Amino acid sequence: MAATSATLDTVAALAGVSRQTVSNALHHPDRLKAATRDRVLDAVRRSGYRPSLPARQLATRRAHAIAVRADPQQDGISGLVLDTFFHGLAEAGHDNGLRVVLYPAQATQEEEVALVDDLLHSRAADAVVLTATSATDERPTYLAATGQTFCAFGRPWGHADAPHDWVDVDGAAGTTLAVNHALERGCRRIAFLGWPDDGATGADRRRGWAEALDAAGVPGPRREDAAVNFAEGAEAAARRLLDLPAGERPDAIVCVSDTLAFGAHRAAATSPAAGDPPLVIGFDATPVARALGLPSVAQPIREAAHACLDLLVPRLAGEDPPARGVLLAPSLALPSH
Amino acid sequence: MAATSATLDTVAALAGVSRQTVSNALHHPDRLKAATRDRVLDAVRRSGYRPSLPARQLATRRAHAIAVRADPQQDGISGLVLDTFFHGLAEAGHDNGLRVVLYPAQATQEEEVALVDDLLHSRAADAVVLTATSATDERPTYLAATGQTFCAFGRPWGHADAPHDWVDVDGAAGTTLAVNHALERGCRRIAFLGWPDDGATGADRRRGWAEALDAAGVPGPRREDAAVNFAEGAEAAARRLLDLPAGERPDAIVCVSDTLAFGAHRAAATSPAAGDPPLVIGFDATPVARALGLPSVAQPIREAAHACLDLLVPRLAGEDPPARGVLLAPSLALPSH
DNA sequence: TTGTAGGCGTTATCAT
DNA sequence: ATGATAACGCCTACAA
Repeated sequence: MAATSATLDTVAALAGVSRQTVSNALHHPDRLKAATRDRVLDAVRRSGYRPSLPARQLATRRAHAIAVRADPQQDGISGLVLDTFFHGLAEAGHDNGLRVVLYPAQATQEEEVALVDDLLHSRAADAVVLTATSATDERPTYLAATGQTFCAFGRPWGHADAPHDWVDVDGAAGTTLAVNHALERGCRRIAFLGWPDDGATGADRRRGWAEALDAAGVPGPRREDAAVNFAEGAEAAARRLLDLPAGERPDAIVCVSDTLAFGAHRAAATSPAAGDPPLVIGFDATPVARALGLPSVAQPIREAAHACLDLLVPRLAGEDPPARGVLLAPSLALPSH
Repeated sequence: MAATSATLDTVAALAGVSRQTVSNALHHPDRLKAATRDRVLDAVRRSGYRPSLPARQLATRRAHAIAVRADPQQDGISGLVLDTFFHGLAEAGHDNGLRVVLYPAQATQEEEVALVDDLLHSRAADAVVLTATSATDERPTYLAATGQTFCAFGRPWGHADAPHDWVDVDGAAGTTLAVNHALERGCRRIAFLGWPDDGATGADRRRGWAEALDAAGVPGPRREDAAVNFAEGAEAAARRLLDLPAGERPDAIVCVSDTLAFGAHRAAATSPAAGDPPLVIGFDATPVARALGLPSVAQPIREAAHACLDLLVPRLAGEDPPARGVLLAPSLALPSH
């Protein structure tokens, strides 16, 4: 009801106690006589008192917030569904008394590192969550070197020397799921459609495909091709696979992304079918895969966000988290009909 | 270089001035003699000084932050692409010295309103950006009633009595674009596939379709059907339209969402074609429409985010923004090939 | 069990 | 052109 917001002093005056008693009533109720506590809490209610976050931050020297980058990416057909990750962070953060602040992606890594540095040093945030880390990423190196608190969504691929907290999804396990699904459906010639560059993520997913075939003891030549994340290129690459002689023509194509799966799906639909059309399996379970009715490997994004906080919360409390890194298992999203 | 972060006092000692002079050097450079100012600024550099955000917040009684809701929505096939909106807010916010804090969506509107209330009163944020407002939305009413600063992405459909700042995209203009595109492509029987409930957004988009046909003076009966945002239902509804007698069969279907467009696309592909397949046009320019090669109305999400800040920034400065509401024009995203 | 004192780092006001 | 002083609202000692 107060036009100007109530402070500890307001409440103290209202309850006829000192402001420290009010503070105790809120944070250490057991230290007060029940009668006083109730009287104080009642005054809190009536005054509409809300603790001032800035004041608390100043006194505790903690922002009680974590920062995460807002990516300008438009290409929702592939890659992280950041919406979900953001919500997971906000949710898990809220449960732990941490707010989530967004910072805009910068043009260069140097600028981004400078911005993060600023957020941390100005105590706008206590820690950072990095997304989409890669081997050529300088951000983890820098943050680790300067002793900042952070957690990466993505393994420290090329940085065994600078270990840090991380959360990732087991890509190889995902493609293994895909291969096993294809095998159960009776497929025998299971091809792989990957990315041309041998980045760590792509290599990991490819490995899951190869190992699953090894484990199943599937004979015959293994076919694979590659394309960048662009539907037309993927369609052409898939067509190369499908144009193989009848005995070698794949009856399933495991794809490294839904974008490639989309291209493969188009190729499969227009290829002169020798028998059943091949089974196309995507990666990321985006709306595109769902719309096309393709199976696709689903990453547990929400769980990843929660896992990040499971690492950061102890870290911020000065303790060591239970593990340095968390590897989450994906699942296979099957079409609904 | 300092292990413990530098404060105004640190810098002041280093430069041999008082801390107030340091503050002035940073915020009111004109009040200082050039020599002193340079000396101070140099000390700032050397000490690696970063202003403490909490301290500034406490002193200025402003959070220098805005809050926005993180939605758990999984259904990326339709609706806002929140990633883009978030990035736009973070970007525009950064340019205006405002951080963006995310709050998790709550189960009920009451809980959400309580949470927002908390953020604002605890000075974790100075204002809120509401997304996905509707006529049955109590959030604007409450926030306006309690005099909070906020901006809604979505018109105050049913709340002419409680005006507030808003930004929206002109849905009718979008479907008009779609109809005109169909006309240019030679279509004459342009149907509409909408939502069954007559919510304001859906009605607005339907109006654009009807008015464009009026303006063009297109003769003949107008066909329309409706379905909820679910591909199968949309497919059935589209099939009802396509099963009309040859002379009445639509040669174009303007859809209220990409989800419905997806269903219509499937229906068009499997319907016994009497001549060319109908032109299907979607709404929202999601990756699904792009993947299917459908034209789709694109909302200027990034611009909308910037527009929100154009309203909020003056409002937070105590001034009136140039306008109460901003209505942005969509564009038509054509398939790339 | 309760109250007092001091500090967190900044900005605003008013002297000098 | 500078500097001293007093908030801002909370928290953590330590006293009473």
